[in-house]
Amino acid sequence: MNLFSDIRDLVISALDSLVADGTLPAGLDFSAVAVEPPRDASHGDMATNAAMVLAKPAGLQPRAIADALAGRLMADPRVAGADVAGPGFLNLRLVPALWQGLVRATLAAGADYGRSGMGKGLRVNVEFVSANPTGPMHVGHTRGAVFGDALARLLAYAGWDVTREYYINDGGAQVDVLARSAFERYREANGLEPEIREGLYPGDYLIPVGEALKAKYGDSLLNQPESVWLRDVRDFATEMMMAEIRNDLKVLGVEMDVYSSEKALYGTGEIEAAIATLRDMDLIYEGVLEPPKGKEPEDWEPRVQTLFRSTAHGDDVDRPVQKSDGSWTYFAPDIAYHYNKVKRGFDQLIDIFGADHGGYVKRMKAAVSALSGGRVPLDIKLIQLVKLYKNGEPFKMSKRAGTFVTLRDVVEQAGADVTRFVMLTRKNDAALDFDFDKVLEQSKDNPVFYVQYANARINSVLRKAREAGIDCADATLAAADLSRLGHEAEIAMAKKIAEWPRLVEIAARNNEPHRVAFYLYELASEFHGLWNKGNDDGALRFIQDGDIATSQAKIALARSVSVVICNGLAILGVAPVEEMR
RNA sequence: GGUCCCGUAGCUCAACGGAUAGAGCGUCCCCCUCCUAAGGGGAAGGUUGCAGGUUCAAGUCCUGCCGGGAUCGCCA
Repeated sequence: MNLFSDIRDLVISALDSLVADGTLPAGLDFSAVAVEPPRDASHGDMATNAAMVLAKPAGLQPRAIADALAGRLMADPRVAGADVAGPGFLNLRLVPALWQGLVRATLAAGADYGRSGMGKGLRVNVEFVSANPTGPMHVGHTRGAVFGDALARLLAYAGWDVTREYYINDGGAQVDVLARSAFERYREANGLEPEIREGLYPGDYLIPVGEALKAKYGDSLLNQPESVWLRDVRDFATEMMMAEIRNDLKVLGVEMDVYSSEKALYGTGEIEAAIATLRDMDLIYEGVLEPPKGKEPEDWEPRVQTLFRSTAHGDDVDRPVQKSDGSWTYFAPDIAYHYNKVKRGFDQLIDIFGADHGGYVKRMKAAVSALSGGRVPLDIKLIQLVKLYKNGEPFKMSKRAGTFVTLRDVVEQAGADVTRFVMLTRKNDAALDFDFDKVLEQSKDNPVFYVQYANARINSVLRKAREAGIDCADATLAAADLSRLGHEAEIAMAKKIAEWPRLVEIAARNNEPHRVAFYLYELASEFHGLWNKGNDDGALRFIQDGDIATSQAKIALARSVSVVICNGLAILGVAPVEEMR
């Protein structure tokens, strides 16, 4: 049930009838006609821009269209008033029964209230995290993981067929470095002094890997040359790191559908095939790149490289796919991997990158555009940095000083639910401050608490009501006499609830799950306000002594707020609480 | 220098191209014999970095500047 789309349908059919009787010319495009909540409540319940949008193409004054439209809309029993205002807005007032009915519908739909079919079952692949398997996940990865997972949940709720995917970067030089670093820890486990040379990973987290290597190989690798052990140690260490990462994701409440391996692309011919496909399109050539303008590197030398003509698909310069020794650059397997996703039949691709990979966006889009013939859109969301604070003081991360903050650290201190919610209280492309003390604060400037507190209050009402012998089952509440919800503040609450399905669609259309978090804050604010009005006006208290029917109507309203909070939190991957402790 | 992101109240940030740009914090004033005051109401606070353009309508889209960040051929 989406009241806004219902009323938009009504507006469109009214416009159709105006076309039918010749008031409006035929052939108008109604796609820009919108029905939305007005900024100011005094403007009514819903507003439509129809008259302004259609004035020019129809060759009529906005006023004339609005007046005619108002006449048609007034004939509908749901519409109580239709006034032209401002430059041509048509402000609609709707009958109270509509909002009361919405409460009933919310309770009846429960977890499905707000679910949308706008995705039409299209298959979308959301690739996120994709952290290198060379160490534990840190705070930056955490934000990307939370964002990607929430986006996946949002899109699924809005009717897409979603696949969550992790691309394991296990094919490049960095996993060789991992192997050499782990080998030193293996020597350490055998009682030798490790030599953590410059360029190796110094972290303690490799000590258990060294011990596990010893358990498997004893001392048999100690005096062997790298050529003998590199491959095995690399695979072993990578597997252990991935196990760690999978566990970190689990702790955070993130589950992937597919793990794809870069390494697995090598030797299968997939990379060669992808490049060959591009070559057939005349998008691969041998050439020399111009040096970057203005900032020429010291060691710049013109050299012939194998280049992808990404400029043919919107990039600024062509990009190399092969190193001078003939091996692939990191870009080549990425092309093959995205080609693989296209060939698996996805209708849309979404990549979630750290903001430091922003320079990679155009070439990746160019590759997907070329390899899918422009059929598959790729949206890339960049995740900005997380700045850590403790007591308002910046908390510097440093591997050397041992203050490297991992995902595990954050979740252990703040909890998965708080971490997830806070990570979604900023747009993805804005930097995020994460203060270990503030996120646990129980006050209204902490949005997690504020929303949870609203839900706890609602459940408190339900407990009290049940103690008083009032039946609070959803089915009973939905059958209550909701016409008793007549107060302005109660109707305002219902209107906020009515915005939820619309909000889901807006958030999904823009791939912006943070909108859900902000909406929940607004919803909670409306509820806290209503709660406090009960202090001033006893008629607004949810439980009315001696009047079960009225109590049930008011409790139905409160319960429907809780339904929406729970549905919203589910999209964020946060568990609602029923009682504050 | 090229590219991308950001610039909105003193601070931290919202606003699918819609009306008088909204919240929280901070400042000031109010509200608990009553379901959790862990909350609520009100006041003050703005040339949405600057200048043009498109549009019935621009914080939002386009162009050019200014400021901050990221990034820039064999690292992923």
